Amino acid sequence: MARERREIRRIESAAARQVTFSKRRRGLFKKAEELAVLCDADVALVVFSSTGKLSQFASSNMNEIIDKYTTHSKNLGKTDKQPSIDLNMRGEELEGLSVEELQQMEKNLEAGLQRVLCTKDQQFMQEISELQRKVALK
Amino acid sequence: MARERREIRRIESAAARQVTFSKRRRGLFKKAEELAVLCDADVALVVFSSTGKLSQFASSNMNEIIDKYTTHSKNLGKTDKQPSIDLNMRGEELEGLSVEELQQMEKNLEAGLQRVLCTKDQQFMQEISELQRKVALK
DNA sequence: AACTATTTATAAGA
DNA sequence: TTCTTATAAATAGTT
Repeated sequence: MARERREIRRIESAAARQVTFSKRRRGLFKKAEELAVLCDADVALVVFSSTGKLSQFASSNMNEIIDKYTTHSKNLGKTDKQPSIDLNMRGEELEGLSVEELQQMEKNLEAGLQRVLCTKDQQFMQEISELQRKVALK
Repeated sequence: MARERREIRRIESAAARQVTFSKRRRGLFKKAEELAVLCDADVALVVFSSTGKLSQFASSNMNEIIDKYTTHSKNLGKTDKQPSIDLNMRGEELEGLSVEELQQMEKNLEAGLQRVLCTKDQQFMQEISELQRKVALK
């Protein structure tokens, strides 16, 4: 995309390949971050150069995104244990909502997450108490 | 990059965000594939839209790349057992930092929180296992 | 989805 | 690797 158009196939010269890699990698990572920011998307990008060097970008936490990806590609459409909020809602259904409604929804979701974390901890601790009581009775 | 320059921050209008997402996602995936082909690189790209829809590209096998990434970053992450950020820092001390430094710090903190939550769960579960073993010996 | 004025990315050269 | 610059490609706003 410059002085001349370049055909998209493997660059044979190792030196030229390295130069193009540096330039295009930079561009790709910039675009990845821009997409994440502009469109509020979660983006993960992993690149190994032909010499094996790793570069990475993640808009949030790389491991979280990988987990999300793994889960997502396993579950191609199963809904067990319905949460009280319908997480199956799709973008098209959100688009008619006002900013206020979306903010309220965001608050509800955050509150929901907080309840999940609290409840999980409480259940862990309750289970531990119960077990400790049993051990004490030995 | 068009009629007007667009600032790189979250697009508020959901409709406009969706349009830009479609256009830029396409461009990003194209660039990812071009980098892989031209430079013989191994590239994995995972994108979740703000509505949760998954798109992916992998120049070879996605799971292989993820494995390769995981192995690679484990080896690099050995210094990560100590929290790398001084959590005693105060607001006044943050004021001299650039936006880039603050964004990196935000990412580090989010990653740190994730590690704390994971580790906490693991410890809870380990404690429960231990207690269950003791109870079984009664 | 298509158009087009602009901005951005980048190939080649230094 | 970095800078320069001519040109190709991407894309923001419009239709």
